[in-house]
Amino acid sequence: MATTADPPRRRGRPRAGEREERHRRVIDAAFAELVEHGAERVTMLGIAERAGASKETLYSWFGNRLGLLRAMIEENADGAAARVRAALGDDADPRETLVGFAAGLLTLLTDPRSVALNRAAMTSPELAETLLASGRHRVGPIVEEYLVRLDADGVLSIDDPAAAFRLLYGLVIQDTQIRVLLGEAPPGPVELRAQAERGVAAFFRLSS
Amino acid sequence: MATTADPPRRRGRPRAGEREERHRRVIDAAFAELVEHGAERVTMLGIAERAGASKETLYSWFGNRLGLLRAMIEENADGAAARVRAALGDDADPRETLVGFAAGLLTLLTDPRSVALNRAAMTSPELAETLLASGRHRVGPIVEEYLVRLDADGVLSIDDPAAAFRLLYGLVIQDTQIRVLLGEAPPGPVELRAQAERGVAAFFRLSS
DNA sequence: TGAATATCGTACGGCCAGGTACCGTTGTCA
DNA sequence: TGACAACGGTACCTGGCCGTACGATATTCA
Repeated sequence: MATTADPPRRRGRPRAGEREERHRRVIDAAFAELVEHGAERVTMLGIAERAGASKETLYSWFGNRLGLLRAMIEENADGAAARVRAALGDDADPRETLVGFAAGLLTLLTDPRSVALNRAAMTSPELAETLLASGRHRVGPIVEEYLVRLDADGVLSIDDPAAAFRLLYGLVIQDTQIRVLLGEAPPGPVELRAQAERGVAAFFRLSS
Repeated sequence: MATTADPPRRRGRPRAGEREERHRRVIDAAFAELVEHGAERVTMLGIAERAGASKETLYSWFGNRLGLLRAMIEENADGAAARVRAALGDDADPRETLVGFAAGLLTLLTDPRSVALNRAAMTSPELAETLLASGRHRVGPIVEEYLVRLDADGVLSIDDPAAAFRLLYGLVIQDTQIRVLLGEAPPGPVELRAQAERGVAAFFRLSS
């Protein structure tokens, strides 16, 4: 049931740099438990056993359950922000760039980890705040900045960058995120790509 | 703390027709608890006390916790479907009709009761299934049928009614539902109306 | 008026998870 | 090699809620 073959459970003082790896093992185990059982049924003991760690270690590292979940959110958000930045970084054809971003966004929002975290956040104001702060409120500005650049370059006509981002989101995501959050199967890669292309095409038609 | 002034807690055999009223009292109390405390912290005892009923009555009526939550979902869905049907029923100007529907949808999806129910459904596959079946899967066809009528009348050009509904949803709702689910304040009536009008306008531009 | 009925109130069992404490063990570093 | 640091394992306490049982009570109906 463990994610990888059981490594020997180590004890004693860790080697330098080993701590980060053990940290990651715990986070990974926590994600696995979260995706499998849902936030409500995730238990500290379950995570500890899956990670080959002890409960007390988890508490010493993360303080409490909320701290662990927060760490998971930030871990996830870091990756997401990096990917968004990368997708919008290259100076290829704007349309293609946006489609790539849109497909990435769809992938992200239907990814089991993100889905599980979003579900968890819905049941806890503290988690929701963390999720908004470290996720949405960080990714939004990156995209808006890119849209402003497209406006400056005359590619698109953007009045309100924030509104434009929300429009793009609506056109690309539609009700997909909600449906997946409610348990429907996420779109496959082909449908996902098509949805991204349709959304971006409509966005261009509306923003010219 | 009770929603209304405490009525005398009645006992004994109920008068004919009184049962429905008591039923509604319990459902209302359950909604109040759900909105206040969130699904995770809703307790059967809390609901019972708020409704001026006993726990055993709740269990005898709804079987268990899940049954009560399911009853709440269906109660909410009934009202929603009726409102959607009404909004799309009159044969006024299609654009105005759609704006009315869009505003109603926004209102519905940001209504505290719906929000709380959606949050609850995210933590329980059984509830999610009930929510999709009695809500989304019932409202969708009504709207699609209306869109088909607009296509037949030559008002719009609709190829795929289901896709058209999802597009309309995306244009009107954008990320509003997710944001509210995550705890942000819902848009006020003015912003809500504007959002509905913008969404429908874009929908017309894209579907002509 | 008497019987049946629906409900209240309360108490109880069972379960399970969060968080804490303690000790033994293992590895590292000087 | 010895002290020290970090961790695993276990046991424990606490609290809360679900679901059930049972007697008491009030109300309707015949």
